Amino acid sequence: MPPKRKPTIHEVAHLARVGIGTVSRVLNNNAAVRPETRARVQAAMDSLGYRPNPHARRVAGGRSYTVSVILPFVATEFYTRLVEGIERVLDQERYDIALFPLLSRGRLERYLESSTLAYQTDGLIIASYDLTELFGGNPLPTDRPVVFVDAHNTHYDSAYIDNYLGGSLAAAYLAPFKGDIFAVKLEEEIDRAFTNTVFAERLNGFSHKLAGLGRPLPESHVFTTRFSAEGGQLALRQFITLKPPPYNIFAGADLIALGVLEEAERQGLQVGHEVRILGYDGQPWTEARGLSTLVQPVEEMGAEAARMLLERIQGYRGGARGVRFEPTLVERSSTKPSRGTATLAR
Amino acid sequence: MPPKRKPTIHEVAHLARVGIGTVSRVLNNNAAVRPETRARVQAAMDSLGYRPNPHARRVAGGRSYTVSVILPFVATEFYTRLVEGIERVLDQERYDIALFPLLSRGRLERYLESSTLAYQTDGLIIASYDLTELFGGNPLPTDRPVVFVDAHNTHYDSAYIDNYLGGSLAAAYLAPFKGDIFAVKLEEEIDRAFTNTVFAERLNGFSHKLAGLGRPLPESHVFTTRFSAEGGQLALRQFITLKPPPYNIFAGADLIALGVLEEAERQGLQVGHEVRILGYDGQPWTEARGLSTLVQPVEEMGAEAARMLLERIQGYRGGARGVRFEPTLVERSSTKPSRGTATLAR
DNA sequence: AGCGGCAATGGAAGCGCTTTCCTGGTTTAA
DNA sequence: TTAAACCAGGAAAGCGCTTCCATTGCCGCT
Repeated sequence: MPPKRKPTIHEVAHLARVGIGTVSRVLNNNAAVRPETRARVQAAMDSLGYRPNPHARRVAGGRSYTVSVILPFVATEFYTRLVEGIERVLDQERYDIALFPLLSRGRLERYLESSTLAYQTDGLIIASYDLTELFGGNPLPTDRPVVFVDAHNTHYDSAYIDNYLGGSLAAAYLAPFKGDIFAVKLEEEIDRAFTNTVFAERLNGFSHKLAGLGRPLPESHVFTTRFSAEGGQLALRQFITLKPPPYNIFAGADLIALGVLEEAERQGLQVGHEVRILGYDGQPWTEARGLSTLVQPVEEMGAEAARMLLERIQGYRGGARGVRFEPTLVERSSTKPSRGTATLAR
Repeated sequence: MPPKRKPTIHEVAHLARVGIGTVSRVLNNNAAVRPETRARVQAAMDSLGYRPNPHARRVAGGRSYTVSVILPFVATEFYTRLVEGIERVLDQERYDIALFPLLSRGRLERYLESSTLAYQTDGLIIASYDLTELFGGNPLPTDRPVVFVDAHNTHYDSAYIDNYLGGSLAAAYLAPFKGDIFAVKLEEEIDRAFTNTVFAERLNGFSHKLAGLGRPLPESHVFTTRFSAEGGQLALRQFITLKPPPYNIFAGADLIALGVLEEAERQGLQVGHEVRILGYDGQPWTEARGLSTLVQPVEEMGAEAARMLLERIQGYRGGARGVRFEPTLVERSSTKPSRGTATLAR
């Protein structure tokens, strides 16, 4: 049995009784091809098991059909979802993704100069980094289009979630409850070489809104800690030394909220009554845990970033665009008496 | 300023006053080119800042110039070094690496069927996996050449380190000391979906050699635990309940040895006298800690695997080859009185 | 001197695509 | 009815390389 060569565009064209140009047009699904012809070509491809050779495509097209995504690290729920959103859009245009978990600062500079950029990148998506932080506010040393995601930026297109708004929503939601209001503040340095202002903004929105509602958040009601469940435990222990129940706690992140939740249970406090806990991030496990949280449209944000980048790659030249996404508050049993749950259980 | 196109092979050829064929030959540094000509071409490339377009190369050459490396995970000293060794060899032939941290079993099957394999892989290097485990002993469902590394295999080429020998070396080294001999045994399941026999073989070598020396290792002197520094601590605590000092301990891995070491210090036992500890792996930090260990030629092993794979890719058809590497015992203060150190300190 | 052989090199063909150009047929407008 | 406009799709010209084949000059041998 001969090793059976991969079918090429020519075989497809022949089988479908069209020219190779038409096959190519079908592949790039943009040009005008009569639906009937398109179907015939599609059928031919399927029956041959045809897969276009990406390298040939890159040579002929003069571009890489690859975009680079620069992010702090990958192994988190947030970045996984973000990349999925990006992928969804890019796949449609048959673009590839090259992932660059930055981990350390110097890496970016080296990368931008490397030959990878020269042949592997039609555009960049940069996640969660501030331009100021990256290059002291100067434009990036690249001629490729750039889109920021999970960070607002005035020089480049950006897609971001309004964390300040999220904080306000949280404030407006918690304010009416009786009992004092507390918050957990997170250190900005998540990882060496990666500081982030996300948490600070959430808290800003929270305390400003609270002040606007006539219930300013006292310094003493804010507990500062690292990003870990343990931090939440410590926070709750601190709060109970200050006041008797009930407590209304804005945790700023689901992981922190989880710590608060666990500690509350350990302390024998009734969650939903004596302690109300509001997380942030909309992690998948929050549902099972009954944790109220702010859900973020992360995939959508990624998809939008990818869309904007594709437009830039295809030649769009307008000024910097910013697309804002809004978080949504999801109310669960951690902020309301378990009556709701009981009803569900029927 | 026009966007300055990338120089191509033609510009280089023109500048060097040679044909494009010659430039290509220089790039692939295998064909016969007169040294003088080669130098002229090199100079031309440098002055133009020429970088060959990898995609064009792949199309013209009809291969991907990429090999896939399949491994359990990457973020360890061992795999980092292994990949470095592979890279070193592959770079010379201007091959790329595609890394596939497997993490879960099903992933391999999906990957082997995906279109990535079709266009991104001239060959596979599989690290630390047993074929039996992967596909029930059946040959892999791929027509690409395959080389195993850090695992012996009879169907395919393989490069591996002789762990049994390492264990014997350890035994031969520890046997003459006075005091009983102990060992730590590691669970084989490091990670779900990834069992490994490395530790078992080290211990086999150790106990067989010991028996051969007339000092069999009693069951009770072997402590079984997980792969973590804590495991070492537990082991030592166990041993001191059995016998008075001195102890001669084969930890089986540096991380375990570290735990033993720390616990020994905490217990006030004199390391090098009352407790002798021998690690395994040759981690970089062992030197600073004065930990005796078995150093493994990991890069060399990776390089050899890459070399064998390249030969296969270039058409070599012989039977499965196995290249064995040997660990080396490095003696440091953890297994000998600190006299040596004192001397060094002078 | 004449020849085969070989080392070094130029250049054309071709890899599998994209893209441009152009044709022939069809529609629209006058 | 005719010209202008338009559309689908075929053919051909590349994209930047590798590879093969042909050519050249040079050597040693008879």
